[in-house]
Amino acid sequence: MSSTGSAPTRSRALTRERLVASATSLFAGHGLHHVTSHEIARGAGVAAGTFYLHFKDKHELFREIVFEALAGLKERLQKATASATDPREAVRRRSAELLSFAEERCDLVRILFGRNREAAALGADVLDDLIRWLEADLRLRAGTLPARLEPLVAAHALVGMWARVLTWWVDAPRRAPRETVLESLIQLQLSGVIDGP
Amino acid sequence: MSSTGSAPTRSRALTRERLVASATSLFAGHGLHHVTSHEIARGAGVAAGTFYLHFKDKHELFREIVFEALAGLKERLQKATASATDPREAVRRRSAELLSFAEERCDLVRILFGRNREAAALGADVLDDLIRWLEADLRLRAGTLPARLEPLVAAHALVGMWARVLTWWVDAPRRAPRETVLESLIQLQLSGVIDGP
Amino acid sequence: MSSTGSAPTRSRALTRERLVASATSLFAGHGLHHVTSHEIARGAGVAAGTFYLHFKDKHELFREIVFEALAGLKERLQKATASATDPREAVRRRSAELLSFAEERCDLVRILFGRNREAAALGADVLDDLIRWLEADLRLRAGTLPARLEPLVAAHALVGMWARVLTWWVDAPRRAPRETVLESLIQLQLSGVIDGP
Amino acid sequence: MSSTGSAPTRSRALTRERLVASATSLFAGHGLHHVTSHEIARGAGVAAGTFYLHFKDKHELFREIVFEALAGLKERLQKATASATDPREAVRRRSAELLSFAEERCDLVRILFGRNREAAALGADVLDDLIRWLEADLRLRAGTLPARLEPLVAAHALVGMWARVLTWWVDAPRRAPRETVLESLIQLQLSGVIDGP
DNA sequence: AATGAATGAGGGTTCATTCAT
DNA sequence: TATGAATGAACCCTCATTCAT
Repeated sequence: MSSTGSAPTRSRALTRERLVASATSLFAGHGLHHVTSHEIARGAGVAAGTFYLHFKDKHELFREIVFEALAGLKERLQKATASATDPREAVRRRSAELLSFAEERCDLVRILFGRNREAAALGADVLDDLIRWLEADLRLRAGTLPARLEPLVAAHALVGMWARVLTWWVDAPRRAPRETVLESLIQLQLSGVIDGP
Repeated sequence: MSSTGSAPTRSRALTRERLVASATSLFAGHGLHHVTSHEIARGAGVAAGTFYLHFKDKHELFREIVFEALAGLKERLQKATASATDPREAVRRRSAELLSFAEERCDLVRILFGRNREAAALGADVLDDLIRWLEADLRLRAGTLPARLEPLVAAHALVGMWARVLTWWVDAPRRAPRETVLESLIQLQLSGVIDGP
Repeated sequence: MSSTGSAPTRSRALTRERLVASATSLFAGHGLHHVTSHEIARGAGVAAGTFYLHFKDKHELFREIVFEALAGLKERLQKATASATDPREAVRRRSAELLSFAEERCDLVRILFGRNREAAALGADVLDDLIRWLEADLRLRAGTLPARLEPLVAAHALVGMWARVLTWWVDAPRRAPRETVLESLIQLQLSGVIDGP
Repeated sequence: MSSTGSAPTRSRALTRERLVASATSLFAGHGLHHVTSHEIARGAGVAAGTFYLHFKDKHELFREIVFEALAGLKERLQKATASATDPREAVRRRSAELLSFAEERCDLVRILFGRNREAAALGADVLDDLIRWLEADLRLRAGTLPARLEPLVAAHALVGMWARVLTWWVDAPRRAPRETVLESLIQLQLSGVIDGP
């Protein structure tokens, strides 16, 4: 991104990226409203006023980070499940992809789902986007869903489940090995909490 | 409660209750940090300074509301599932109880699980309590759990699922009839998202 | 004082004395403006409102303590020096009396002269009273004063000297034995800081 | 001072100086705790928040003023007495320097020694510094001190004397001509309050 | 484009004082 | 007379945002 365009354009883009990176790290650590625009600027190595040359305000930047993170996650999930014809296989791949995302971007997990989930304070809940995508996916495979399972409710439930488990896991990955978390997530989705028919 | 003790004691307790009620409603609507101690006092019909005769600060009151709500919810769930011997029956009753709680106390649902879930900002995550209770319950029925389902992960997943579904539902109960939500929740817990063995 | 009058009068006087005692101790320890009327009341074992049944406000009580302390000190000094015909003897007795006062009432020393000498904030400086008394005393012995020593200046200087030395001494009496302090005070007054004529 | 560096640096230093000047004047007139940070800012012609860009809080600024004033006074006294070999001459020069200081900086006299001498509320007594310097000076001339005069006590006594006399004098310089005050101060230090051997 | 000093509204909190009981 | 809950003005301090350089 910062490698195209004229020199001033490149420099501007670079500053912007630094601000985004600084903000992402700070938001993940302390939550939207415990982070000041001065701190973000300092973290990016620029002056306080520079922040406002790139973003209207703190919330706009937060929004941008959240929506970009969501779009990235959605794309990863899409790619991971695209080629799965068997619904069970889709569940497995989706779960694995979620854990990979968590391993690679624990900062984004914290921002999207975490503790101080102020992400939700951006008007309509930001997760709605992810949920609607999942709902659509579930409806596509409607024939494979249990009879009394409403896809919209299921989508909310699954995203809630993911959010909670990922947040908990990135908070202290040592608490459980990836394999355990993955198997449990899959198990829950494939057969619920009760063993046997 | 406020009907015992001397006149000033009664009056004091009454004011406290008014403050708690005012705060509960405001927190549910706008979240911890968008509510000021002045607003809480005004909502309770008392002067700003009165707030501090009853609570050290806004956070202490928030904590109190959250922990009391959690304790109440836990007790309801406990009672609802205590006499269920069949694990499937326990799941059904628990789910029904959750929806009843949501119908009766949508304000508490919003505070505990909702949008601006700043409840989490109170040091350790407040839901841990609920999760540990659920984990213990699941371990009691360990024999009935699927083999590869770790109870701790399951507890987090279920609470996450509840949180998300209840928040969504209380936000606009018309979106889905209680029956639909209940059946979907039960279905998910009993057999996951895939139909058939 | 509290032993005369009818029962309710006695009780009222007792409460008043308790408030004075509590305030004296607190003022000595923390200074006028770091002590609240609630603290004084609590220290006296009465309710907050009771304070205002006995004193118009915190400052009035402070004033009362200060002026009573000053009057007491003046009286002690007067008595101690009354019978001294030799001016040197008067200096010696006065100094000794000051140290006795400090030993007995370090709380009053702190209030009158000490650290947070807010005593001074009561309109005209409260020490003026003491100073004028000393000035008068010096003028009486005018014949014995050095020629170029203006009694008014001398009175200020001596009271300043006492204030500082007593404050320092009561703050940590172990720093110097009474004898040393006394001799030094006397020496200074009798012959200044230079040895010999 | 404010004439070097870049434009913003100059401006910053200027604002700081204005705040210090405003605060010095206000503290001298009303005492630390009757002056608000808003008043200081207003007096400096800046907005309330600006105060906190330059000082952590009111007390830090007060400290700074007090310690700078003390350092300045100490240096003046040092310089004034450095070349005096005769101890009597040292006393004379020191006293004259004190009165000059009072004439030039009555605001600082009021802050350091005056009415609302809250300077003392800054942890250890601020005058300790001055006293220790004087004590050291007295010990250097130990041979010239009266036998029974402990230097530490003398240092406290002299500083107390200065404090009181200067405060009184700057409060209304008309009460006594400089010459009278100076002669009295010198007389007291050279031969005490009693005439003759 | 970048700087960083300045702004000022707004929230948190204290506490002297009042007043119904 | 005593109580203690309540009042509300006043202060401290932060921080999102602006703007002259």
